[in-house]
Amino acid sequence: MSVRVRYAPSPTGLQHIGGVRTALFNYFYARAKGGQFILRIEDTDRERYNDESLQDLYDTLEWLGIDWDEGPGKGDYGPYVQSERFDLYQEYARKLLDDGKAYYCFCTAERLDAVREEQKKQKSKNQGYDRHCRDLDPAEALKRKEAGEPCVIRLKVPMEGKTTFHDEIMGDITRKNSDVSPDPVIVKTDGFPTYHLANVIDDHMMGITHIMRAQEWIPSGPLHVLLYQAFGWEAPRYCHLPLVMGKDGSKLSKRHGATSLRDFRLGGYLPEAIINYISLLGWSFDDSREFFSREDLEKLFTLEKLNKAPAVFDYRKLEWFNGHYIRQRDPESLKALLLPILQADGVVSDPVTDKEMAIFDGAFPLIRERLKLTTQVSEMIRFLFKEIESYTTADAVPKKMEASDVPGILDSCAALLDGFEARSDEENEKLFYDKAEELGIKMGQILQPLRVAVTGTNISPPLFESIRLLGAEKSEARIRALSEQIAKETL
RNA sequence: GUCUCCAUCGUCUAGGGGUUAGGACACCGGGUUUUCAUCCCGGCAACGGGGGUUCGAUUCCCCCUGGAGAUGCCA
Repeated sequence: MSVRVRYAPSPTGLQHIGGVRTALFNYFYARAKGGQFILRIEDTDRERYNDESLQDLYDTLEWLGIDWDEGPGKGDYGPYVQSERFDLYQEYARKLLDDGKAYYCFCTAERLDAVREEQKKQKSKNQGYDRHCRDLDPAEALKRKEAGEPCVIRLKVPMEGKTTFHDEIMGDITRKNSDVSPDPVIVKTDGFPTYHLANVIDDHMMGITHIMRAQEWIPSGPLHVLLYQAFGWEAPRYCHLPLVMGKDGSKLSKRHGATSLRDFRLGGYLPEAIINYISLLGWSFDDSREFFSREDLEKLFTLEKLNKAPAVFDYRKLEWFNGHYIRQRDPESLKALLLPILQADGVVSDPVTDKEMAIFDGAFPLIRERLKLTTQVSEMIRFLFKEIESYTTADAVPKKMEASDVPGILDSCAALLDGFEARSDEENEKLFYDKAEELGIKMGQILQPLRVAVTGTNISPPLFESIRLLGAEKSEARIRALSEQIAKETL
């Protein structure tokens, strides 16, 4: 039988690392096995649902290059949006009711709160619903419901015995039925199913063969198996993925830093870096390989190499991958990524002028090696397009020298700018080297103030190329300006 | 509290009854270099504890400890 897996997010927030990891693994597994990857929208929580989250889901999958074989608007098992399957859930809930495997519950939120409160106070071993309505006469309950009394439907979880399910990573997991959540709600007051019901019905109806989801779902595994049994269906295979944690060891969340894919996208990360890094969170290939393209993973992904232990998300390693993939990009595609950033930051105009484009083209090879995030481009080459707003003069003072030494160096260098562009880099280098010797200082000591003058900072792309791109005339003006400023300050 | 799961360098991980316990990030040195970065070389650094089983356990079993997750009319 062909593998059918799904990613079933609920559009109640932005797509985050954990969800995307689940999506990716399901997708890779489907591809590696020649099966189907299904996208299903679980929008049964009408209160938290919002359109932007749904749009964000589509944007994210598109950005990552993940397409689905079946999903909204595509495939034969639809609809793939749970809110459009409302009647189906009603039908199956009724079936459970008729079979005496579920019951109406009229308990109010207030009563439930009170029960919980009391259990907490008494440190009772039994937590959760007290099964108050479990033994209501079904005919009587139906009458109350039809009279309009608000109610939910709860599953009758067996009070004895135990339930086992097999997990591809963890092995068999067994739980006493008395430890399973006592009679969870399967249909809410508003008539919508809860996750448990909708999920089980859909996975069965859509012919899902493997459920790959995060380990936080392990506790509801037995519950779901009980539901399959109640319907007389065979449960799919389970595969619970290790959780993604933050630095402090708790489940990754906003307080650990960026977690939404939108943050990463806007923050200058490349999809190939994200995919590569995320795929190594709880999965490995062998003892040394670390670079994987999406295409590689579509071939190589296996359940066997999945890990059990949770993984801490390391922003620094992601950044390292990102730098690697920036350098890996072909020049034209990288430029196409960088230009809009420069425009958005007001470094170049929109549309870009020919002159700006020429400078950008010249600067490109210099910054390519230096970028870790695409968004760093503006800061890195702003000095080529905009005047320097202010100098931090201390940056211009080389080690073991005084600020008062600097204007002299700058002035004698300014003189060398004459004819700079006509000379080769080697010739210029020799010229500055000789000047340094003449002044009795090191090359570095001469170049540092110069660098600050021309680029505005002592960390910059290579100086001579920068001068060439900026133009010798402008460079000289900046050198003289800084010289004057320091001279004034050291008076 | 209860239930369940997990446990190799700081982090991601490989490995598995006998290994100098391997790789990567980070960090620290060194080289290339006009700064930074890239690149190259080198270094630091781990089997949580206690019992078994065994000729031999980091590896298998048990206990402890630690961590996490779940305990919702959220998924």
